[in-house]
Amino acid sequence: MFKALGNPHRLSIFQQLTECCTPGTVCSVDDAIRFTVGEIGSKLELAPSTVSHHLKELFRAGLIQTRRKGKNIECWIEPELLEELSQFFHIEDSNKTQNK
Amino acid sequence: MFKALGNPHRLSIFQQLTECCTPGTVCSVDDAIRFTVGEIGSKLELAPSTVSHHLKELFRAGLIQTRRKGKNIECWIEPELLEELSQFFHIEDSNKTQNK
DNA sequence: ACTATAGTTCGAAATATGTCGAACTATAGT
DNA sequence: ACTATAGTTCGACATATTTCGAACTATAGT
Repeated sequence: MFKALGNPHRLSIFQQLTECCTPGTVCSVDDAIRFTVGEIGSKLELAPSTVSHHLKELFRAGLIQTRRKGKNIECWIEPELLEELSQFFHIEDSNKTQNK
Repeated sequence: MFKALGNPHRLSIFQQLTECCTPGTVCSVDDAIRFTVGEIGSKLELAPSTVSHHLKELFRAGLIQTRRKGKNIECWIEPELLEELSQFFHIEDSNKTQNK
């Protein structure tokens, strides 16, 4: 999970995805805003194979979702996940208040 | 930052530290609960030199604080940091609501 | 001053990661 | 069916990370 975000390129991809999505909506549902492997690649100046690899890592970590739409692969983040991640640090915080 | 948490051992150290501190209080202020290099090392079965290295990484990432107390090194997490980390994902979330 | 304990620094070695290009698969349009 | 475009998979290679032990520094107690 954090291992996946540990890589600067992957963190960048993740952040870009958080910025392009309205909550409750999938990033690439309307064709206006969507992220493809190629787009990410040109932004970060990475070979498509490398982007593909990073995307797979992010997916395996449960951080992003992907879907094929024609020739493109769309990717997005579930809003629930952001909530979860946010809570990850909050839980520790409230644990402390309650238990000690 | 996330790179530091990306390593399983460092994440474990970090989580242990979040659990031993009352908010607003430094982990090792009272002698009852404190974390030393040796303690962390025996829990994770790592050589002291390795723990020392990980602690340095966590410190450089701004995730923990350290202080010498006699022969021991105490380490703790600032509650503000947990708040910040939690916000990191929340900010993205509210950005989306507001901007798009 | 000496000793014991706690931690750090410094190589060195094994392992993991990030990256690419080449060859491949999938899809869309002709 | 052919072609072009988008992405994936598979080595291979360079680089980074993790880990340790040995030698060192710091502190506390005698």
